[in-house]
Amino acid sequence: MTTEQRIVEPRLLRGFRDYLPAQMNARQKIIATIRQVYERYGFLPLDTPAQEFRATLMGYGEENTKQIFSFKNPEEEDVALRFDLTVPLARVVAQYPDLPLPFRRYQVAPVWRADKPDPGRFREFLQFDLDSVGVSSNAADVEILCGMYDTLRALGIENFRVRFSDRKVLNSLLDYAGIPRDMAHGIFRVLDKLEKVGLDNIAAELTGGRVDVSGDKIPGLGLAKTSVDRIKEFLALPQGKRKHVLAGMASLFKDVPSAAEAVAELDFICTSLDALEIPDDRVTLDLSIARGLDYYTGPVFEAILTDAPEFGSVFGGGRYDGLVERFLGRKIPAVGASIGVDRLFAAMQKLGLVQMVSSTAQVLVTVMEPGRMNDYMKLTRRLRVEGINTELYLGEESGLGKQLQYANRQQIPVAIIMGSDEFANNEVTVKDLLLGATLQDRKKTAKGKERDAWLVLSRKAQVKVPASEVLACVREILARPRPA
RNA sequence: GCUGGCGUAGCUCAGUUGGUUAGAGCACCAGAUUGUGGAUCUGGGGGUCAUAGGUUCGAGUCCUAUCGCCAGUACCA
Repeated sequence: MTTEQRIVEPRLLRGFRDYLPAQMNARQKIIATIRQVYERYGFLPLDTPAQEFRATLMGYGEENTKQIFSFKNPEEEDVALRFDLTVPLARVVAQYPDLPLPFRRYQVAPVWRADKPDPGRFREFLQFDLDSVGVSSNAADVEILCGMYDTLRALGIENFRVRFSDRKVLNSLLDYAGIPRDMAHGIFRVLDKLEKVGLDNIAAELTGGRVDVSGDKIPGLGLAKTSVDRIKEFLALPQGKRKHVLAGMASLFKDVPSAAEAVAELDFICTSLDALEIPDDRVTLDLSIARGLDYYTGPVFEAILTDAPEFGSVFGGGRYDGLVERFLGRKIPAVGASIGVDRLFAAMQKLGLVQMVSSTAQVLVTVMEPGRMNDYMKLTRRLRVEGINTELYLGEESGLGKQLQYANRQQIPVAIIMGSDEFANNEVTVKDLLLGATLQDRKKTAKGKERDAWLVLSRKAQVKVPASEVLACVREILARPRPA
């Protein structure tokens, strides 16, 4: 068998991605920022296994089995990869009765879903969840909303909108419009598309159906005109300040008995958000959002980046008071939200909000005389012991130019040079590559004596110091102010 | 899943009504510069034209299937 026949094509499964170091550095920074916010709120870390018994993950009959990666383990048990972090959380709460409630935890971990990949949508993706279990007060919901707001701010995102509503609002709408509750699923699905397709198309889908731009037929739900008119009334409610929106809804639903609860819950949340001075334009009451069709029982939330709406919700959640009951037999209220880290990352990348850094090293020790490798190693170790991230050049290429080019490409800010001159005088040359880069432009026109002048100038970015002073010199350069 | 579009160098693409040896830019490598990195110049490597079959004297170009990607739609606890 020849080598060529034996080669396995390197490729990825659809919906799965590699994260190369530059992206990984950026992603880890995002994760660290989010974690910082959640710990500021006092949420506790938790981790659970990637695999669970299939039965654990399957709460609501068979309808969603096809989205779950499932298989048999060596013991022939039915197992599956978790598709979110909420169900495992419910399992944990039920399994460890000694956990003090309220149990407020955060968890960052990959989840798997076997559905069709889309932009910003993958089969394996990282979720970052925060949840409060055991709190029925809407104060917990407020805290989640604040956490969403603070997180997006902390990530440096200027233009985002957190929207919230309440499942009970839409149920009241069904009552108001005289639609049976068992049509809820279909109705909510259509309403959820409001922003995407517009009011006219929504009305068409609620009644007779329509044909979309690609020529696909979308069947209608066959609602009566009176029902659709009432839904339109609802969708035409005033927007703007939270309290204003709430008042509009309360007025519209004043004769709907089921609406009282929704109004009370949302009033609590709006009052709290106002008291906390969370801006109305960033965290808005948007009665049209549906979300979590069978899952949520009360307030629901989602966040979008307004400059990249095509990525959809990057952060969503709500209250799910019924979930733990499946494992425990009694109700434990819970509310939480989840960041789709990979989707958020993809959206931020598209908006240029992600700074790629391809190195973790602050200093590259170059090697000019391979025969004195021990000296390079010793200096490298000295720097590392002092807490400076240091890489010793290990490449096969030996030229100094090659090594500096390597440092430049890796965005390593400082290079250390030791050749025969330095060894003879017990000195070390320390080079500021970022400052040096600003002088690079002059190099192209510099020739002859001009070149000498350029070299003199460039030495401002490069100093020769006694070996004993390397550390101080490196620290001084690393402390120099840099343009962001 | 369904409908449509697209697969040419690492990347972005050009390639006439089927007709010699398939091109460009960027990137990469080397030299100009034997101890100095983003510029410039010169040169260089790199392609089973997604895969498999078919039509034809002749296929990157036409047909069929498969795979992949993109858009819409469906689904999304």
